[in-house]
Amino acid sequence: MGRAPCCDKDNVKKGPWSPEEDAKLKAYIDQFGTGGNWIALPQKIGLKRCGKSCRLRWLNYLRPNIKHGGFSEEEDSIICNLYISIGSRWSIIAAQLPGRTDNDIKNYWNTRLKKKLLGRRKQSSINRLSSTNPDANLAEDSSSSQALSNSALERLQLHMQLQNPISFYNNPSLWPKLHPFQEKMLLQSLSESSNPLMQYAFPSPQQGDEQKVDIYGQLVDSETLQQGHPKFSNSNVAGLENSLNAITSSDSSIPFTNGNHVMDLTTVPRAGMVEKSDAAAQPVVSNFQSELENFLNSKSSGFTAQEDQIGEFDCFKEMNGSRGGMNWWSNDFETKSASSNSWDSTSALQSEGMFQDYELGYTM
DNA sequence: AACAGTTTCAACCGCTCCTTG
DNA sequence: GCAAGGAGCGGTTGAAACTGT
Repeated sequence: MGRAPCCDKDNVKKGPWSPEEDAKLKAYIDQFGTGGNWIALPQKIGLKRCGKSCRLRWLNYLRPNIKHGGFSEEEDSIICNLYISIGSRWSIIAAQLPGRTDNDIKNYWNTRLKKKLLGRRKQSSINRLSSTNPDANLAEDSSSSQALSNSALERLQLHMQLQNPISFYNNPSLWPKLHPFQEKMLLQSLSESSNPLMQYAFPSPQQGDEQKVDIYGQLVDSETLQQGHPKFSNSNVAGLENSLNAITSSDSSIPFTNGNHVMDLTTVPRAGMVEKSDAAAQPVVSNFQSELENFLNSKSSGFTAQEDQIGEFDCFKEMNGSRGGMNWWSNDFETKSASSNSWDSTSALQSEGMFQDYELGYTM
């Protein structure tokens, strides 16, 4: 038995809001506030809308000082940086960007920023696999491609770009043990990426004579890449790395900065969605390592579907479903990496954090 | 001009967590 | 401690706008 619906779904209007509805809602909230009860609000003002719909409309469009579109590069960096560190916690990310809503950022990430940073490689990977790879019938399975587009892998890819891109992409021994299909797809995805660093690390035969472009689509040559591409050595990216180190470091005193934007990581987590009752013992944000581990262990539906088709794989037998595989990966990489223990994205956020800003962002 | 394919984004859905009685 | 109901969240959908042919 499911829970009772929050409203009478037969008697509520759905779809786009009219200017009249907007005006009613705005006028009421401006005058009386939400009254702490969104469910009852539409009845009070004679709107045939679900309370949740009113709340969403107010938070995303009607409340004052909302910005739409026109994301700056600084905002891009913040979004990217936080996504790498904490994943799709859009409300937390939104709290760091005044005037932005979680919905807006989520849409912006999914439709633009992700493509801008990771390149449009998924479809080409699938196409190429299906035309050249004997395993194409399996690889092009939608569940497989969905598994590869998992946010954990996106974050891995972005993370490595910022941390130590050349050495990581150039050294397969540093990579995690992937399922053969996953590894194959990851390799092809990386080699086909429009990102110059990946192209440098994995020059594609088809692309060998092509000029390389940076993440902003500007031309860049190999020498520049070896010496350090300006885009990756300017203060903006330095700020990003600094931020990443801060957010992943156990030393929460390191300021979380991005350029001249300094984020407050010294406040207490907000009570509510993020801080659980036993928050002191649990990471507030997902642990990237465990997320990746879950992905690799493929309890997800995506890989289960493949297992139905092709059975169990030796690599997973070897891993024996234990944490060993990922421990090898994380520990080994940590010792080899010159940078911080960047896999643990939890500590800074857990102990202190950006959650006060988050709270402020949602305080009306 | 017409059509198809792609992208964008507002809105909805269903879930989890919190609060309250 | 438990259950009910509300708030808030992330994922997804689908219509509109845009772009390419």
